Amino acid sequence: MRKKNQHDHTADQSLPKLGVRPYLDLMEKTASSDTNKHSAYMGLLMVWLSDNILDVVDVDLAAYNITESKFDLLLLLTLHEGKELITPSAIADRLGIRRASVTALLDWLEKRNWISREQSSTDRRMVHVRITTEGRALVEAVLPTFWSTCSSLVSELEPDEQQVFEKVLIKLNSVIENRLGVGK
Amino acid sequence: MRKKNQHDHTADQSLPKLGVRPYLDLMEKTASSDTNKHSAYMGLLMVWLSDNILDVVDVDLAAYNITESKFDLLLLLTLHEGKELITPSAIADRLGIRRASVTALLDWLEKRNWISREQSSTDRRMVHVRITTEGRALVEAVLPTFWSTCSSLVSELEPDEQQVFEKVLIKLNSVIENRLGVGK
DNA sequence: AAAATGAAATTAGATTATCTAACTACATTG
DNA sequence: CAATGTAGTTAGATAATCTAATTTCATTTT
Repeated sequence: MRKKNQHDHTADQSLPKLGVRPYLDLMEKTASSDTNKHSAYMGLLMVWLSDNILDVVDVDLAAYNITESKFDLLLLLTLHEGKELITPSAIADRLGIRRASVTALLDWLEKRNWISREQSSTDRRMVHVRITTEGRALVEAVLPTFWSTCSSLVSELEPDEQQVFEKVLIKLNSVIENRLGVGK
Repeated sequence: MRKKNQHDHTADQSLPKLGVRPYLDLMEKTASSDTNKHSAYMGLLMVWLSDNILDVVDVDLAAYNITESKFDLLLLLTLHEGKELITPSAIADRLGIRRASVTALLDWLEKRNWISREQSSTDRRMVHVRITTEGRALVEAVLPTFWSTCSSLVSELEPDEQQVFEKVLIKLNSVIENRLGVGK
């Protein structure tokens, strides 16, 4: 998990903030000659930003005692609700994790009564997973904050920046999803 | 940890890819009225992208049997090398985790001979942490790939997109670092 | 200077999110 | 109907975190 809870009453001595410079110097010395340094720099910024963004989301969800993976799963159930039979295998597939990991997530969610499992009557190996009324209530409680957090992430951008940024996000997402072989 | 190793020989039945639409519909119904929906949509894309970006980095580093957190720590040691006395407390502070967590990371790295600990002679409560020759060799082996991966993240963008994107990244990073109270 | 306070690191024990391998129950197929 | 394969779970592991307690020093206060 990526949890960062901050601050003991610590540390007299502390390390100065480095900023980006030393990373660039290091890159100068260690990047292969066929790597575009300016792109690499932007990539580095993106990695840092990604880390921070997920932290913000975690902090946000923590207030509801749920983590991103689990919330993701509830959202998935919400969105497929009524349309298709949702099994642990299908969930594993979609989330890109193993069935055993899904079992663990479901155990946790079921203990809190946010999902239910029911054996399929047509194929008794399979389990039908559903979000419960309580689960739905949780999702509905979380979503307004979640959307507002999402929105706050980009709210500082100027309209013209937003415009380009949207195109960029869509492009990068599609490139990277192909690369990883995933997709929401 | 965010590890996603993909694919059992699984799942006959599978869930259709949803794409962005159902999320937007849900947002319509569940976002607070003072949330800018278009920004929220972009924020959502950013969260997805962040997830994927960290996965790419993980996959990359996995080849060297090291994870992002641990590599981060080695990088930190590399960049402060010789300049300041690096203690577990200072590391905890910088990484935004507890001292106890740092102890665990250091134990792991020390076992592999990538860092060393030495008691400070001036204040015997403190420990001086240093990257070893082997540690440095590892970092040097990883970095070329790492930079090239960073670069590959944005390489599909057009020059004009890159230009705006860079400004955006810098802005977002600074906004979010203020918000979280962190910084590299 | 002895006692109290506080800081640095570690230890112990917990939780979350993963994994692999093995197992059980069932279904399909040859 | 025996063999093979699939769905889900269990068991046991690792990683990254946490809190609380403990140890060892250093500093401050009386």
